Amino acid sequence: MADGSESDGFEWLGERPLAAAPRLLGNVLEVGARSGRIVEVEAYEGVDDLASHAAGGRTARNAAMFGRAGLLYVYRSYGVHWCANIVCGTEDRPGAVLIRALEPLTGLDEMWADRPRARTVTDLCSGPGKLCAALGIGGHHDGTDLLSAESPVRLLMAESGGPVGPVVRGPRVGITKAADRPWRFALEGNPHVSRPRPPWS
DNA sequence: GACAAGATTGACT
DNA sequence: GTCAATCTTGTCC
Repeated sequence: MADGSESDGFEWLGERPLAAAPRLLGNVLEVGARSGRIVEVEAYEGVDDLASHAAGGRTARNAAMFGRAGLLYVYRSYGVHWCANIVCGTEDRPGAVLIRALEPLTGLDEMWADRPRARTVTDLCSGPGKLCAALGIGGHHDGTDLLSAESPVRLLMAESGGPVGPVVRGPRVGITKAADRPWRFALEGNPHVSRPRPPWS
């Protein structure tokens, strides 16, 4: 990306995760023929955020989080599910934005094939583990450059250039440390958002 | 080498 | 609404 041709429009990924998170809403994540619009995210800062994987310093697992903005950080949750993050910030100040929910756009048939238990379209990608399964994202994608046209996983700019409609904010989900920080963002009223659903205070 | 914790999900009551 | 499944990573001895 030295020429900047692939990152045009995503320069703000170099900002703090808290600033970049709401701007990711509405943009598109693409894996092969499958793609989905990002409708829910959570921001995780670096060493200052106890809930962040980067809080304990750099390890083999979270190395991608300490890379440059625009990389994909994938980790396994509860030994069962994969969760996908988009690395934000700078290498001096690591951080990432967890993708919690997508609105399926293309490749629905392949998503259903990988998530046979999903009952409805809104159940396909309404959770971090679900969307990784639906898109086929796994540990082998850790460290992938989302802004390169060559990558198997790509982040695409929405036609609108960002979120359409109001964005709602609430506390993060499923964590025990720093759980009070309202760093979860979602598109208001979108049926693909994971539980617990808005309205949030 | 052993142990505890975890950014979840799905099945069951 | 409640609870078990599952396994990798990091920490401690």
